[in-house]
Amino acid sequence: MTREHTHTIASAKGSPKAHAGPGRPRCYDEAEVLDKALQVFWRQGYEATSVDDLTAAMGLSRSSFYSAFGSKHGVLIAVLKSYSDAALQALEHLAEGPRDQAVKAMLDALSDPAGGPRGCMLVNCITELAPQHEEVAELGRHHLKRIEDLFSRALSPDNPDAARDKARALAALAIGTLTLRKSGVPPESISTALEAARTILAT
Amino acid sequence: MTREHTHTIASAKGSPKAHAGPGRPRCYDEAEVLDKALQVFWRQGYEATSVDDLTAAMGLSRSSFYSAFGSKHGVLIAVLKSYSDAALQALEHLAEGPRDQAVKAMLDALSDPAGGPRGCMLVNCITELAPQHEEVAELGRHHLKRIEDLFSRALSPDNPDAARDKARALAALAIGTLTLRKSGVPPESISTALEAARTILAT
DNA sequence: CTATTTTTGGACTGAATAGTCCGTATTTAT
DNA sequence: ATAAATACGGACTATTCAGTCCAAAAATAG
Repeated sequence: MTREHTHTIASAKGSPKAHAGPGRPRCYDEAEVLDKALQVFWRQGYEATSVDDLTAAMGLSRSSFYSAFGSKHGVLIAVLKSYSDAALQALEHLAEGPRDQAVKAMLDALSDPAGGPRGCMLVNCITELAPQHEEVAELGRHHLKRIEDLFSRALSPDNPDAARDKARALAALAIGTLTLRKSGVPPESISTALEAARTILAT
Repeated sequence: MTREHTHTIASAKGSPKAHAGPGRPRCYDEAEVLDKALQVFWRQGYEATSVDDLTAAMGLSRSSFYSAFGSKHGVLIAVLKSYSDAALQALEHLAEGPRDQAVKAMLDALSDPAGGPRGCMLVNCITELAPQHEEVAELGRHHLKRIEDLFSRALSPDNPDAARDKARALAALAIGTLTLRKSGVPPESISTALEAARTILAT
């Protein structure tokens, strides 16, 4: 038994910012390098991205990379968590407005995400990885449930359960538009269709 | 100039069954091995599948594989074309029934495809590859357009263009359910939501 | 300053990758 | 039978892959 996986332990115990004792502090910003990693995964997908791609984009050496995230899979999970948090927070903000506007704003945000033609990072990863990586599936499930809840409450604030089916359909609708977009359907065609469906569905 | 890419030329000229002159005939069925390749790609995704995985599943030696399909990308395209043809043909058949039933049957078939939790092979490939592989994007665009047309004509047989937006929304809806399914949402939750949306959308 | 702890660069490893090549077997045409 | 053409098995190559390791640098605590 030499030394095995010391880094995974280090990165596993929550916030790596907990730093009191002696030792050299890391010379990079965690959120910043995670965003760089996100961009690469988002553009190329998980399997098509090599650790070299990641370290180059993040500006980290291999040892820093493995020390902080443990594995390629580890950095993906970290990226997905931060991405999901940010996306849900933005959606929650949009959901606060008056009913119709809230639904419209949420649909627009979901169907035309910050990633542009790259779609939604989480949906991409669900499609590519969920059947084989339970952790990704779990993250995706939670993310989608939250979106569904937001739609439910926007549609029917006093009795969200009554709008469950419609909310789920709206979520599916928005997610489906991402595939249209990726295959090259022009964005304006998508928004008119989305708007038509919304006026019918969000009664 | 030694010998370069003789195989791609061979496979490029349409049906490789055109075989008149001398020479040993291939000892495998093309449709059969393509289906084996489909299963592997469908389960694992494109990048996660190695040529060894493919040849093992297809029962071909490396040289037969490259002689027939030219590259990993080549066999993917062949698989996608045959998959798209078969799926569209099945959908066309479903679209022939009376309006409401046709829409319902098509939605059900799209949202619960033969692949089960693996979703739709074409949608998977669009998500994973379309932004980087124009040929896959083109195939996906065509496939989705055909689906949209089928919905349009089912909704409004005499003036399909009038139902364009609704048709596109229905297609997006069905495709979106695949992501829900992949992340683990139970199928019955999906079908009730789909049914609710259909009764509202397919007036 | 000294001791201690941590980060960092970069070399290294063994396995896996996509694709090539060649000798041989197998079939058809003459 | 013989020649021409194709399919096949499997070894081979050069590259890339994810992950490991170590020595040196850097920063803090006392």
